[in-house]
Amino acid sequence: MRNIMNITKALSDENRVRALMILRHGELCVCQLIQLLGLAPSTVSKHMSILYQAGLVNARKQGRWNYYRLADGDAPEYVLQAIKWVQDSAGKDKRIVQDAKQVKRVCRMDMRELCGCYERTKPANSNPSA
Amino acid sequence: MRNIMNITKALSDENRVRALMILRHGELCVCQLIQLLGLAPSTVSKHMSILYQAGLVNARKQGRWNYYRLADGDAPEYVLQAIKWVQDSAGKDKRIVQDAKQVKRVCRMDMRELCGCYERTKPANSNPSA
DNA sequence: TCCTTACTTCGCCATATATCGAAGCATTAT
DNA sequence: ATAATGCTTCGATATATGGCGAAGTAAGGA
Repeated sequence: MRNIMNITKALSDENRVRALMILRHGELCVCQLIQLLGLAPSTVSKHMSILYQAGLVNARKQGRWNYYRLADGDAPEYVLQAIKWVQDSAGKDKRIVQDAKQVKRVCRMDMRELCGCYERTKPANSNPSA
Repeated sequence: MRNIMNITKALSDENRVRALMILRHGELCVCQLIQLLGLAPSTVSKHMSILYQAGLVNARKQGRWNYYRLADGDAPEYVLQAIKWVQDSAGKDKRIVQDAKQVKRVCRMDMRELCGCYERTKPANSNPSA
């Protein structure tokens, strides 16, 4: 029951459903998902963590980047069926289709340009003028 | 999207999943669901309303009783698939199986016995001793 | 070594949700 | 007609959730 509820709770937020459908198009790193969802990094991170806990996505760390992708074929049947249901039910939704277009655009973008979402308020004065 | 989110939100509560699975065994009135779920009448009413809004159950009013049942075969495909997924995924869960046994017991109960859940704090003194 | 980068975790806030009891609304029983 | 019954709606409350920014962490680059 826990497993099933993890899935239904994960799918009960629209942005998480969007994220899941975005990942149909292939593996993406978090900064790409941030761009696509239009949410704060911390928010996206939380969402992906919830999808991961539910088993709906797999994660892979490579260097500085965390990549997420849809659960593979070796995931439990109820996970695969859940993904299939979302795909069949929401796949043609306006928002989802719109996201799909954006995925292609984002995948063409340079990583340096993409990850501007992490511009940090610098320590301001770690030695103002020596 | 709205339709899909209504379903995932409806299924994101464990008691609503229980209610849905309980209704596999046939049409039940609200007072029977109250017994089975062990929740306050108002709470059960709210849950059933949410399942109804999502299209997962149908409702029928007969006399004083409101009967709920699983959505029929003429419901949209995404609704039927959602129910099928819950059935396949949670059907063998301990809690769900336990509920299933209780359904049989409750169906054998007399309605008068059953609906004791509505014992009302009487107006107390609507003409104390005349 | 120290900074930058990509991401996560933490702390906070606003909103949403689950729950209950009281009150309201039909319908049936007396 | 009046009361009781089955259920829903309302109002209140406690908890859960989604969101953000700040701070923390781990890896790479200067």
